[in-house]
Amino acid sequence: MAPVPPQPATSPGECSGDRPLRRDAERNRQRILHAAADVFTERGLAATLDDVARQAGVGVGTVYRRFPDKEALVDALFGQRIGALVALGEQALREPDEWAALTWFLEQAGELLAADRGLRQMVMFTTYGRNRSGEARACLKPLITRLITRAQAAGAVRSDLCPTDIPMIEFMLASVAGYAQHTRPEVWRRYLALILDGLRPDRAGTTALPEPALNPDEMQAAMGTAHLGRP
Amino acid sequence: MAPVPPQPATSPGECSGDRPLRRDAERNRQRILHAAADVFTERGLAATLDDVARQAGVGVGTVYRRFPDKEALVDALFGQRIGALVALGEQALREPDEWAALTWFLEQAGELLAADRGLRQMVMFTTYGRNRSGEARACLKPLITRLITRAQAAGAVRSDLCPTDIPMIEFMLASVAGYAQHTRPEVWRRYLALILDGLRPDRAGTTALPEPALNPDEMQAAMGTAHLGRP
Amino acid sequence: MAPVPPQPATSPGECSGDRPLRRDAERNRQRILHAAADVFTERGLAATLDDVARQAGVGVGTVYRRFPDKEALVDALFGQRIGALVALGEQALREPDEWAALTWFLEQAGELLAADRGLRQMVMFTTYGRNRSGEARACLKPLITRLITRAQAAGAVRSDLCPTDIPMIEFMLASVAGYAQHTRPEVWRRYLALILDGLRPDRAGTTALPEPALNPDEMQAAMGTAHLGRP
Amino acid sequence: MAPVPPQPATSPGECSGDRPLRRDAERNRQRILHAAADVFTERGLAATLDDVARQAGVGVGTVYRRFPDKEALVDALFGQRIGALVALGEQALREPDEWAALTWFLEQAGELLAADRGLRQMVMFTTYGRNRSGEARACLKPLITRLITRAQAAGAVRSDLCPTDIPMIEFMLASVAGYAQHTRPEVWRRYLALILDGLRPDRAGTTALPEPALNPDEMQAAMGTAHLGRP
DNA sequence: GATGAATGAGTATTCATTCAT
DNA sequence: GATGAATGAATACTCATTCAT
Repeated sequence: MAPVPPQPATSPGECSGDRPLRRDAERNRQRILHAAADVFTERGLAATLDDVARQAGVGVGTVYRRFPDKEALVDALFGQRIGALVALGEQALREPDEWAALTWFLEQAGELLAADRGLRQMVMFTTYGRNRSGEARACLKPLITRLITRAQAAGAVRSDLCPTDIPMIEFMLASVAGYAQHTRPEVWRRYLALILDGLRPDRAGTTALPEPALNPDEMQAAMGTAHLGRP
Repeated sequence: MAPVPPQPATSPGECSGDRPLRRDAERNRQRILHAAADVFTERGLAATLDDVARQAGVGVGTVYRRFPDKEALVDALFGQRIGALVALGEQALREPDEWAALTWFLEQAGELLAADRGLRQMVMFTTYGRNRSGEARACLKPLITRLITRAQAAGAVRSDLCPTDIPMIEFMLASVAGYAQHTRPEVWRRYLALILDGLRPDRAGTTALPEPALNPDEMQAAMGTAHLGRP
Repeated sequence: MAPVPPQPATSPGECSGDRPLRRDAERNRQRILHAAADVFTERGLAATLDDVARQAGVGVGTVYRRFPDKEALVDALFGQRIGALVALGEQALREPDEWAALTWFLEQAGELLAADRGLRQMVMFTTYGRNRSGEARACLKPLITRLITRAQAAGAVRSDLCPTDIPMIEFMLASVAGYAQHTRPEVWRRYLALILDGLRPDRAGTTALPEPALNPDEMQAAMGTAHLGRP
Repeated sequence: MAPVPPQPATSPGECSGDRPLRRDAERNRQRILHAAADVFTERGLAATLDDVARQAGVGVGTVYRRFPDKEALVDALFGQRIGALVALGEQALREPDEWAALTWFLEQAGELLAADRGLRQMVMFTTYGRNRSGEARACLKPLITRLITRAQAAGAVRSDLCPTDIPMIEFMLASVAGYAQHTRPEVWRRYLALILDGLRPDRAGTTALPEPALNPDEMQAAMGTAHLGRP
């Protein structure tokens, strides 16, 4: 399967339609987004908006003109990354082997998370990230559902696996990746493998999952309430 | 197996022996620790030491007299909780069924984490928590090792599972628990079950783990470098 | 000899050239510097930056935007005053009588110190004042050297007097001026006169100085280590 | 001339008579005074009373029982040192050469100051030191007066030198000693020599001193108002 | 529109002094 | 009397956000 650029052409809304910004305004928007990606990747979400502005080569004021506040910027960034996941999902669905498709997707998403500290924090805490670009997520959900259903139909995956389990698994990998980022940045693959073994289709020794997965509404709610510390 | 109180006999120094504080000082120390547990559980580690002091009904100065800085307080709290885990581990080892012992331990530890947001943060980031009560941890490690070796000897667990995998699994559960704390606080059990299925002994469909587990030194190092965002 | 304004043309960088600040920023910078001069003159270096800000009629943040920390502000102030000394030194060199030139310079410098408690503290302690505007100092040194060499060549001053003796003498006068600031603010002139008598050229009754003067490196080092009390 | 121990048996008041403390209380008082001397010498007056107490091997409470507040402790210490000066003065008066007596005294006093950072601060600032042990000073004054009068009668010293000039000269030396304490701790001797040359009896080239010396009342007042920074 | 200057509430920490044990 | 625990006002510095230029 061909490699995929980390952030493919993910303009504001790929599914929906936003009225476009003036040419230069859009250029600034992108500069800020790139700068934010760099800065947050390196220093985490605690990085200052002044840092982002400096990296982008614009004034803070400009950042605030483009994004109402820090959370909005984080949201936008998150949306971009979800966009990348969407691309990944689409690519995965072109893989004929259903199990391989699923694992490839999980692995690619893991790599995305492992490489980006800011993204890990976005994914793991909702301090920042008010609405979390529900839009982009809306594009992603059906892809994941298809990935799973297909694999279940093929008997490649346990039948009680649900779509929302996928982001949850990514959360878990993100936590591992963050923890070992400076000591063994690849160790998250070990735990992905462990979890994949747990995803294998029902057989002797497979236990029924004691709790239902989050339904989409709960998932949405969880994303809006999880937070790290700041009130 | 009998239930266990969340924080069993966890006097100032778990394994070691400290010279006792004056009666009233010790009382205040406990008040502060309890207050910190409350406050951190509710608002996370970002809570102020002034908050802790207010909650404890003492002045900030008193907190600083007892704990040289915020990290030290967090450490002490963490030590307490590790103490609870030690007790859990000991109790687990009294269970004759090797698999049940391991799962029971993982579940209990998960409950501890699920109930305490501050603890989750302590476990997941090492920004705060300098040495992380190495002492108490030292008590815990052999217990976990025994739990695993025993289960492997009985053929109840995959043979490539390593001791450091256990805390890593807990990290993952903690991340899930945190994420869903307000929507479905128990959903972490679903992922524990999934992972447990992945821990089952080698059989058809079990994949070799692609990365070795952290060795104890790496684990130690990871604990010292993981962080959330503050520079 | 004509009187001299206390702080002559002392724009942001004395000898060097900094890119200019925005109009309003520069205005505020000056306000802060003036406020700092007032506050430090009155209450000494122990005054709070909040005090300075209040006096300047700006927020603390503004002070911190202009000067990275308290030391930097003190440095800037110190640089300004050294700038005044430079002007004094240049003026002194225009005086044909070599002895008069030297004494006039010492006296003017003494007046500067006598009038400004904050400056006395800056001069006497290096707790605050990291680099002490080495730049402006660098401008001052050759002037002092010339003043002395000239006077020595004319036989107006003892031949073992060294350039670093001049700041030391000022330190001593500053200590006197501070001590008597509220009772007899002019009494430092008495001790200047005493010292000047000691500077007179070699004659019967002049003793060889038992210790060499600090060389420039030692002077530099002394400025970096002298301190008042804070660790 | 024989050397002199730095702090000779200088119990609370040598001239006056205080009602004695209980034996053990007096012992504690001395322990505290010694500890304070050590601590202040090393870290300056900014040292904590807790530090002093720890060094003395007593609780802070005990320090406060013996000395109403930090200033009082500093005062007492200052009194002790003045006591040492008194001893020095008495010894100096036994020297038949009037000029040698004076210089020896100034040099000894300089050594005392050079060796003790805390003392320098006490002498140079009156932040701490409310009454400055007027008592012990009262003992010192006549000695200094005698030293000077004698030397003037012998024509060894300029006739306009006054008793209060002596402490002022010491202040100046203290400032130098403090400044160079880590780079050239002995350089103050250079400036003492310079000043001594200025003290030599009237001759060609001696200027009349432009300001009268402080009179004793002014001296007293200066001691009570000079201060460093804390309001 | 863009800029970056200004703002000020918020945080961890210290230390002289008081007071319960 | 001695001890050391408790107190809390004070201080330097940060950063998200607003607004004048």
